[in-house]
Amino acid sequence: MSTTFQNIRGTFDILPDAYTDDGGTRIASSAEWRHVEATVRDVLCRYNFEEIRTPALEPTELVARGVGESTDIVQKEMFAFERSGTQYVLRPEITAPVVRSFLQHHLDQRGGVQKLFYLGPCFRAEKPQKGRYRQFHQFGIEIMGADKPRADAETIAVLMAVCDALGLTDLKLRLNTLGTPERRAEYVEALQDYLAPHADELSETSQRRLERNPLRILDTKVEHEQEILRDAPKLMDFVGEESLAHYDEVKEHLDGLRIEYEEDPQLVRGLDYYTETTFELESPGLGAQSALAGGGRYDRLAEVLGSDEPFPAVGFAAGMERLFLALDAADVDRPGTPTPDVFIAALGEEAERWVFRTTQSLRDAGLHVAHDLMGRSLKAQMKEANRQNAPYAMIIGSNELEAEAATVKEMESGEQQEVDFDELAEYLARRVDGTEAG
RNA sequence: GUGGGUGUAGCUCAGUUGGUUAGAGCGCCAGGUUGUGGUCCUGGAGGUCGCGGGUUCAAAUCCCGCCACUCACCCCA
Repeated sequence: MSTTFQNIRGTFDILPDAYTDDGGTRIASSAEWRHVEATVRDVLCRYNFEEIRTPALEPTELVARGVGESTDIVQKEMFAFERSGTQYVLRPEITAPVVRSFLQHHLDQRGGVQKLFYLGPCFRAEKPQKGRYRQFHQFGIEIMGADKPRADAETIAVLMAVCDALGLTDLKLRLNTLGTPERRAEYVEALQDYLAPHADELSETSQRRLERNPLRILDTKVEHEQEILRDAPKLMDFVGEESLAHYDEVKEHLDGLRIEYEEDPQLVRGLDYYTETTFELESPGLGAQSALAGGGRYDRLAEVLGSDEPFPAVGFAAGMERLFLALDAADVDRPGTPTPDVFIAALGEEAERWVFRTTQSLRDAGLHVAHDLMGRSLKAQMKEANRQNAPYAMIIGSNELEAEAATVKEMESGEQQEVDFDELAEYLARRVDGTEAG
């Protein structure tokens, strides 16, 4: 259409106003993003989590090891490149980076359990579609150093609390346990043995997974594969007693908090690092991308990343874009762009200079002030004040300069009055406070 | 990687069996008001009709190719 540049495919601009992209998806305004981010931070802080910020760029090896060589993410979705002999990757998720940072900075030495949260962009080179982008935004938590089932339950509880604070209801929580890696390995072997005779009945991808990542076959949506799986060995039968006890206690805590969930033995998360408890939060009716968040326990990740000692850990990651989809579907009210308290219109060069200085001092006094920078007509400036939804407009011309009193107009009623220059800040502050009470 | 859909103004879209100068609404700018917004009236700016080729006296419209965007499968947040 035009010859100017366009944003990279699979990314999107967040503008002052919400808009609809070419696929009909509503892209929320920057004010809505700020509101959601603020709500997320607020709830997480109330649950006593502390923020951690790590770079978008990480060593490729960290992601390969942390997320797992067999995963789709590492196999085909990394934005990775080499520069001067160093292998870089734009992080596809933030758990491995957080654990890296935790180990690098010996955060365990701060004492006790570390409850961390993050919020930021991630990158995956997938084919974009509704609710799925190449640059997307995740927030999440990691509880480092706690192996008690209460940590699992708190992870889920804080996730639900964030959704609740945002106004999301009708969510579905699915829960499962994967047991220990050792027992899981036994199970994988049994599953392979069971499936091997059926290999030629399986789809191409499932055949490939049979070798590399057999657990993922459990997710299949192919009907005859599901039939084959019906008589397959069950993961639950391989999960050890300790794991089952842990799982039971997690459920007990959730019951105690009145958090509803649905057990789903088929729930196998796509990332290699999960052990024991796993869960996924869904917003039904969102279509293809209904998963808002996923998480679970990953007690072995620290060691996979080179730690000499184990750090039991549990956390979740949630997708901001998915959250917005759910908010749209639920028609939840969100704030609009902040509007100026007052628009100051100037008539003539002398007034412009006075307005420019006064704007500054009113802003110093804490007011949100707008003014004209184009030298436009009074009519145009009033129109601008109206467009910006300023509750008050102030008019400064030669009359006002001479009288040393401003004409202040209340936009809604259209009423005007004169206010002495030295009382302006106080007058406006008082009026604005009154209107903002609601 | 595999399928489907869509490309006309800033936005939403119309454009007849191909027909000469490509339109509407909204938005934007200006005037009606030599110092006053929202409503109303008038005017204006803004388009390589995604790109390239072909058919034709004539293409936004028909044909071919390409590109972009998008939805879905897979998988994930």
